[in-house]
Amino acid sequence: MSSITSALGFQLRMLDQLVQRSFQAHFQALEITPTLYAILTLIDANPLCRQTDLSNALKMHQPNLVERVGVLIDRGLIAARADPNDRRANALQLTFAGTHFMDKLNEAHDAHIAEMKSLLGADVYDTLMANLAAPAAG
Amino acid sequence: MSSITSALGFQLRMLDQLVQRSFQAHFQALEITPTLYAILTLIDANPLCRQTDLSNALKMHQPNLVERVGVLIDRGLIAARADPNDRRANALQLTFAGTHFMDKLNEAHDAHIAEMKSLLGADVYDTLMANLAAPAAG
DNA sequence: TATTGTTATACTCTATAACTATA
DNA sequence: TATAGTTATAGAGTATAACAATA
Repeated sequence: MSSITSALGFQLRMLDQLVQRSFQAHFQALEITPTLYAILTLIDANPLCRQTDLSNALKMHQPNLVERVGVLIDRGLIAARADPNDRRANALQLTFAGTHFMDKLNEAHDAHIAEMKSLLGADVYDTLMANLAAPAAG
Repeated sequence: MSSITSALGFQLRMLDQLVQRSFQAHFQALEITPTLYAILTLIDANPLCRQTDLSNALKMHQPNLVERVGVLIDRGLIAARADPNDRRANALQLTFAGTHFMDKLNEAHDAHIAEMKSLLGADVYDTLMANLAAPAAG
């Protein structure tokens, strides 16, 4: 049976599954998915950001983001308070527990990236990162 | 707001969305999704193949494939008959209508690939295909 | 009038267990 | 006993409409 080697979309999803399996292996003990990690990382780098900022950066729809942010609030990793300049907005920041949790997340992320470089080869990994960055930005 | 440029998985999904939007633009008039196109292409290249062969090649779970194959049978594009050598198996082949339909699909696919090369640049497209092939195969 | 966040909802993809009929 | 196909179902991820509070 011949394969679908000519299909870019198919290849992308195959590699994405490889990445996701590695991510899950390194983060499942922390009960963190790629989306939750991305949200926490962005809040860490952008304290008091709004949910609209997050949905733009992650290209997620607001209703889906609301649910994920709710999970992180329920787990005590982030807190929301009304932005004094715009009372419609939730200003988000890490809690103390969330800040400490980031250390474990960053360790897990380093191990995940190391595994990806090992699986793909560092040269392939770097080439992919360089060539994916431009189209993903546009 | 900083972005998640360092996350391979995020970049892969952004590009995958770009590919899927282009695919949909070229195939929506034919009411064909990437998975349906892949199934038809594989049956065309491998007449009388079994559903197990397809599920392996597409890395799809059998129950999900059954539903997609059913759609193509209902639309009269493929036909299933019991394999005389193994009556458990469905031998799949294109119908006459399906064979003619492949011409339209291949035209749409050519246009889709041309658009992707235009969007990404032919050099980036070729580099991605070359570097995605190895990990996706493993 | 437009925007932030929210609720409810629906559609697709992916995943697993259990069944049937054949081998 | 193992395999091919099927049924039912559950879980993610993604999508849109409509609403309340605020700008």
